[in-house]
Amino acid sequence: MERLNRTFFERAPETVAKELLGHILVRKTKEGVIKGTIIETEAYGDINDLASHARFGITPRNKIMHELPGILYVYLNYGIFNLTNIICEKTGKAGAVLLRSAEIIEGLEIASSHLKSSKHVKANEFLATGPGKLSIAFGIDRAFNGLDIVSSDQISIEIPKNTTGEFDIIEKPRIGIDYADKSKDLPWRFYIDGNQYISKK
DNA sequence: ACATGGATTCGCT
DNA sequence: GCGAATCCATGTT
Repeated sequence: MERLNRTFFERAPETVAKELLGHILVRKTKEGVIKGTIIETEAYGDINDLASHARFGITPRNKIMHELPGILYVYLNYGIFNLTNIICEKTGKAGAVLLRSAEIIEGLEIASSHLKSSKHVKANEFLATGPGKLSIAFGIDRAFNGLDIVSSDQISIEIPKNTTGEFDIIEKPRIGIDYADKSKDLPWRFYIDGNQYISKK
């Protein structure tokens, strides 16, 4: 399979978020390879997006959102979960895509063992459904912050060989950002229509 | 130095 | 539908 390159991520987050659907997240661990089809994403913008960490301008935490497109932004949410994002836009302009849900298609047992050793999630058949669970299932923590998904040998995104997999894309407001005032209704959550691995209805 | 609250998930009411 | 778990980035004093 061919992996996504820098150019893919060097665009607006809402474009990247939409186009990532159906691509394959590949994670190489010591135990083996985990692969999953990306089912759901959200886009986060720059200082003008009141739901984005970039809304405060450049701070120590969100500095990375202004850096190289294709690197990972992983942060701790609610003191409990690591959330996985990929940086978008040209260097200097903030933007990121949150990976919210995936359907695991390879390495089910490894992903399952990750969930079982985690205190706050249930290890059911929906291993990577929801951004917190996705990060656990794929073994992504804050040590991955700044890692380059374009060149890393631990993690990559690949273009599926079978391009016959057509699907409809649903665009909806983002989850869990009611505080975001005028930005909260932006249709920047994207998911594959009818797919059962959606984080929320 | 302190107070606030969150890009979640699960279990109980 | 609601609240707890749990911690650190950010804004305020």
